[in-house]
Amino acid sequence: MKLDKKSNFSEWYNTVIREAEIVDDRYNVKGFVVHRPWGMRILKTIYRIYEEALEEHGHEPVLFPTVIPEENLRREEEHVEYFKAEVFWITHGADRLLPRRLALRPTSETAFYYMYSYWIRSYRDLPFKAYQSCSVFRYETKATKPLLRGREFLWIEAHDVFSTSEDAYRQVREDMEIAREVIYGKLAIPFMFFQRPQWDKFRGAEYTFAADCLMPDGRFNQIASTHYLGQRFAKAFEIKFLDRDGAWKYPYQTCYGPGIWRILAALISIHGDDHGLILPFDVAPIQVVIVPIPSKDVSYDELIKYCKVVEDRLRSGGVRVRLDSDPDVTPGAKFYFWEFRGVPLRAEVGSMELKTRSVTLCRRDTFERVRIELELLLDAVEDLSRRIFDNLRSKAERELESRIVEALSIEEVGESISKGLIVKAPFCSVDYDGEPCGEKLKEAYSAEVRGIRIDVEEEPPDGAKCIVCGRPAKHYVYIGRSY
RNA sequence: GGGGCCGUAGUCCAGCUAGGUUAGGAUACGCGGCUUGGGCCCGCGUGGUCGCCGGUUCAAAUCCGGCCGGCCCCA
Repeated sequence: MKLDKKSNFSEWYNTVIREAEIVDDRYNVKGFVVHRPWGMRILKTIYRIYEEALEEHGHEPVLFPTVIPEENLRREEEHVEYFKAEVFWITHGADRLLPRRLALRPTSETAFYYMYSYWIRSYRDLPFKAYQSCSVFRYETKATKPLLRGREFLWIEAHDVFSTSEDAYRQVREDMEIAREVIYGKLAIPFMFFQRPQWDKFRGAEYTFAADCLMPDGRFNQIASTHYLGQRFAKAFEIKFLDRDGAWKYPYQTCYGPGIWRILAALISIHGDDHGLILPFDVAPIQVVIVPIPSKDVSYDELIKYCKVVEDRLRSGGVRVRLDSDPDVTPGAKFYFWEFRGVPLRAEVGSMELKTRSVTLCRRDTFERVRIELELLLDAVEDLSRRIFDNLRSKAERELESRIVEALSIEEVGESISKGLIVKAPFCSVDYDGEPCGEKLKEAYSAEVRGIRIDVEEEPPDGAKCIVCGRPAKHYVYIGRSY
């Protein structure tokens, strides 16, 4: 199998997700895929890490119904205007037309907030922070892609309620921090956090903020977004609380959507190479695979016995380990198999290791081999797992940085975009008055204005002009193609 | 939303232009043997409603239409 991630990313991606048994997209409904065990175990781990982080930051788990009645969706005008074009409707029970049709949730604001109006009475109920892990449904008419754009996809949504606007904005900052802890801190995926242009915000929100990482073909992948909702939904759903001062008030809300599917897509695509997946230690379903190397100068039984000693040693140290003792498959075939699935460390055990009570460890990211005495194995595994993580993350960071270029004219934007780069450029406005300039970039280069960085301070120099209209530039924005 | 390409065994593909033997190969899978420090080799074997529905025809994987599904480019 020949794979070439650099020159043909799309083919690489399609091959890898199928051959590594992440998902099977042969299910016979467009845009719906089957999650296979190897992919599901990675997904569950990402979920677990993210859920733990949310709970540490004060969120409680809940689970809402998959269906939302039409009247809920219609409560917030801007929200329904946008989503009505991509809602799946349940219209029948058996062969009888339902008296009111039910939406398969495209997102759950209008389910949560219907209930929040019951639950929230007093300032003592606030802040109220809840999340659910679930799938949502959107009727995409074309161009579905596994883990990136589906008609059903997996995510987490958190819905928080506060008594003041300041608290709500503080939550937006916390959402960014949680993303950093999990996505950057555990999965080694570097990303940028933006305030989205007003014309590209979540419909029903006052402001939208989002994390974008960069895929190998130079396109942005939005892996999480968080929205400052202000009081719009509170007013639409009559969520009110009695404050200390005795007055009834509308609370301020935020919602947060880490896209677990898209995070997995990023994990696969950013770290993987022409041998397949490369998984960071924390999310690898198997962290160390032991491959016995049989030979004539050692009995197979004796070799396997020693492999089991190695296995026990690792397992008791908390390592997710697998001994691949199938006698009918050659070691070379096992090497390729587990490499493709991204297992970060391989322990090779043959007659040499048996004689010297040692293990040869091979890194998935660099293929470097090192021989370790059995007594030092656990320390070595821990050390190497950290090195692999650091290497993956710094490689990904260098890649991201090397792809950002500045442009001072619209022609330079087009040139860079076509080379798979993302562009930082002075821009007039991310408020509605900048939309025509955004439209021009989209028409000319199918590139989008992703917004202004809020994770770093950036200001264009005095006198800088918008690269599209020439008006004074208020911001640096980032421009690129996206999924 | 517009355009292009494609659908034959689990997978990749040949056959279709010019309709006519029992639809063929590689790989994978099963059994036996031999090997084993990077996808071993040899032998035997299993595996197909040719995406679906209809039409043309004495005869359709092959020609025609519709549908379903997939990929790519553009908006």
